This record gives sequence, C-alpha cells and structure tokens, in this order.
Amino acid sequence: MNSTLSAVNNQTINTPVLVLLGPTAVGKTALSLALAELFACEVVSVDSMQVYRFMDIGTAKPTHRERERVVHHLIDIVDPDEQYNAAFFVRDALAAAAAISAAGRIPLFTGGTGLYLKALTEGLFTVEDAGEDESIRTYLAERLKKEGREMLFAELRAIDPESAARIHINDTQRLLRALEIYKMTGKSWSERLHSQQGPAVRFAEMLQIGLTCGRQTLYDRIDMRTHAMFAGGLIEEAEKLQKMGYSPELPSMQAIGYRHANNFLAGIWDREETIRQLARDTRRYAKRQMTWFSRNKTIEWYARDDHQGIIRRVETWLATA
RNA sequence: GCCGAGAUAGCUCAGUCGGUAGAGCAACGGACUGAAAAUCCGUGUGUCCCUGGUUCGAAUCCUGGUCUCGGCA
Repeated sequence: MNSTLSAVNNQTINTPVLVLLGPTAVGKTALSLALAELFACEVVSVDSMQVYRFMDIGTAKPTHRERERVVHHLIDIVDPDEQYNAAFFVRDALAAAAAISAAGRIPLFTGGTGLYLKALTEGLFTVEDAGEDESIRTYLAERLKKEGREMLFAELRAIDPESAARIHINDTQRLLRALEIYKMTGKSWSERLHSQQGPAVRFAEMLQIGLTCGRQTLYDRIDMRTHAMFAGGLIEEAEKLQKMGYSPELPSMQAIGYRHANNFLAGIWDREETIRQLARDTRRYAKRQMTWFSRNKTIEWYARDDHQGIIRRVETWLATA
C-alpha cells in the first residue's frame, strides 16, 4: 500500500518484534505499558480469553484508560458465543503485526496462552476445509455417547496409529479432534503434522522476554487478585453475561473465573468456597503455563520487578537488531 | 490441680492379630497443532510427639514425659 511495506514481505517480518510472556498475575500488563511507551510499540494480546467482549474483570484485561495510553490489538474482537481459536489468532495476529511493522512501530506480543504463541512462531498445519464442521462434531459427540470412547479410540488406532499412540484414551477432546480431521479431509492428524511447512510468516528479529517470580510470591499475587476480582464485580459481570443470553456451557464461559462465578450463581458454592476454588484453579493454570514456557528455550527470563534490566536489554537489542 | 480423649503426609483423618504406613483434599511433575483460562497423564512428599522398655520385629503393647482438646474444679 505504501513504501513502508518494505518492512514486511511475503514470508518475513524484518523489523523488530517483541514478545512479553509469563504466567497469569505475574505483572505482564504493567510492564507491557511501560515498554510500549518507551519503545513505540503497539500491544498484540496473546490471550485466548481477552478476545471476548464483555468479559473484562475475570480476564484481567487492561483497562480502557490503559488502552487509551497504548494501542492494543486482539482484545474485544468477538462476542462470547462466537468461535475463536488458534488459527484465527494466528491470522489476526499476523495481520496486526504486519500493519504495526509497516507503520514503523514495534509489535509487542503480550500474553500467556502457550498454544497461541507457539502457533504464531511455529505455524499450524492447514486443513483445507478450514472451518468448524458442526455436523461432524455432532456426529462424533453422539457416537461417543452411544458407543463409548473405546470404540472411537479403536477407530483412531485403525486410521492413525501414530496419533493413537500419542493421545491418551481419556483425552476426549484430542480423540474427537483427531477423528474430526480425518472425517473432514480424509487425511490423518499425523499426516498433517508430517506435511506441515512451518510458519506462514517468519519473524526475522524477535526477542522473547519471560517474566517470572518465586512460586510463593506468584501464589500470593493470585490470592490477592482473586479477592480483588470479587470486590471488583466478577459475580455481577458473570450474571450480566447470563442475562445477555450467554450460556454457561460456552467455551468462553468455561474460562477460569466465569465458571466459578456461574457455580456461585447456581448456588453450588458459597462465596468462600468460590474464592477458594477460583484461587486454586488459577494456581494450577499458572503451573500449566510454566510447563508450557519451560520448553521454549529462546525465552530470556527476568524477575518480575526487574523492569530496568528488561529495558536495558531491549535497548541493546534494538541497537543491533 | 483432677478426670477423660488425642498426637501419623501441608490439612482432615484411617491404620485389622505387632511385620517400618494410606485415603480424601491440598501440593508437585509432565503432555499439548483449529475448544488451550480447554483437555488429559503421572507422583506420596513421613523423625507415625519425645523417651526408655518388652519383642526377631513396635505407629500398634508397657514406663515416664511434652503438648492439644474436652469435662470437673
């Protein structure tokens, strides 16, 4: 569209790209704002739940005031009953990054959704059909109910023994997905994986900063944030979503915080139990995030309050990038 | 002070006839390719309050202590 597009050609974004990741509640948002203002960045959220409109408190979105200070992408882009997934994220994140780079600014990917970040940097295999084929999902879900998982798993073993060896029989979600891919396209999940080409767009200059802190510190922060969410109106927000017609069954409403609030509203848990469960599930989520990040050897880790150290690192990186 | 009950995993507790211990919750480790804040897999982490004794062998039986909780004063 204009000359600055030289920053981006078909396969590669050549200008600097920053990534800021870390477990929930570690303090990514505060640092992302500081980095964005210092280094002329726009934030691209890497968060599977902040994409949903009306879900503000439970997803700990940056506030409207914060979003006035710094441009944020991929927040509030779909309604809670709309499908969103890793492939949509890759598409949207690449588009945002290309536009930001072309404008001479720096994309700052910030978030904690491990799969999304991996999909962005390493790519996904493509499925021609691309969409969600609801009829196949319904068909498989019914067969699961009628025939049981053993039958479906035996079928997977027959058509894709490699995936059957990798997927545990109790992992219903992956079992159904593997069968769905085959039914939809006639090719197995493992065939897809083997024929995968790599990311659609490469980032020539990417610095990945990880924010971390001691386990106990993180858990204390999670406890504080849990109480703050309650005081800040988490229950009322979930109630509002229900009144808008969003079912507790929706993937978005199964997010941490919302499913807890829904149980409270249904009278299953009292306030104290809801807080306890919410804090516990958030701790477990943080642990799963750490597991995910620990495999990524390109992350440079910094203590959560070492803003000066991170800023210095970004400065030297930009000088050479 | 007296009487009674108890002390075992981070917590609540079980532990048969004496054979060095296990359940729930919590915790911890891991997987992850279009639901991912989802889904799933794995792990017991212990001075059995202390002490001395009986015994081939003690969480278990006995002695003495310490502490906790009831009740009575």
